[in-house]
Amino acid sequence: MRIGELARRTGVSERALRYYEEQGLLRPERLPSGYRVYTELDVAAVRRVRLLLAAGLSTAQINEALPCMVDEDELLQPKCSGLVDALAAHRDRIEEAIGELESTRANLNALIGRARPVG
Amino acid sequence: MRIGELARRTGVSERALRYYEEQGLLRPERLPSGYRVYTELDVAAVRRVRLLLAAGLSTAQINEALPCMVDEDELLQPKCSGLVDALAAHRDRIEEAIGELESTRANLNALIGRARPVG
DNA sequence: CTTGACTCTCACGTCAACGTCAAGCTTTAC
DNA sequence: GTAAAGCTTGACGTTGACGTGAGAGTCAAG
Repeated sequence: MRIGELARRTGVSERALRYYEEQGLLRPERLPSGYRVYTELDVAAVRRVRLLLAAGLSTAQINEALPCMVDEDELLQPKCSGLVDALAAHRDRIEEAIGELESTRANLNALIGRARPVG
Repeated sequence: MRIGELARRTGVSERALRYYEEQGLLRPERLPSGYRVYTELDVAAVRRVRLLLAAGLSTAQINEALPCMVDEDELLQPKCSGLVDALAAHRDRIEEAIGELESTRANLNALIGRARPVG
């Protein structure tokens, strides 16, 4: 398929898809005309990219992460574990922030008296 | 204390502290000279700001979050719960990313055969 | 009262992840 | 074969969270 269809199927703009290629996250074939040609695999690849972007990774980090997420064997273990660790650290920071907010909310609930259950 | 000391004590640059004020996250007093004067409370406030920034919130979101984290009563409940929800959603996205990476890692471990335990 | 450390307010620079034209090929439809 | 739709490569604009001086006032010490 070409860039327009991939954009529609992934919900990602053409500009973003070209940007991902520029960053080495996608490597589409080219027609003699210069048109980019993508495969079904690229649909999944774009989904992964968006997932990792949403999780807070940079394109550079994703560049290291993507090889880890392809179901092929090439022994790219070591990099992978580092990435999982980094993500886990990120998650921990978020957990901490949530914890502080929740405890403060609990304090407020207590102070206010007729504490609303949760929502 | 003045800005230099607060910067040293929090590990945050003076530029950042002025920026936080510009965004309404800090409201230091001023000396007749114009010098900013901070209190001990501001040390904790800066810590909270950094925590939330690290968790992925924008200064605008933090502006809504900070009132929730002050241990005073003023019934600012409703905003709070929305924020906790937003943070939780963010965390969930990260959990998802971690999950995918971990399962792929497991797959690779299986493929490679002599699977290294965890690290 | 002068030096040096500290602080002030502009104001432009940066980096990432795109948005948004512009100008010009290519492919598809009729 | 021509118009519309789709694609190409630039290249400049944008937003957020600051970095980095510039030029000038202020405060503590000798």
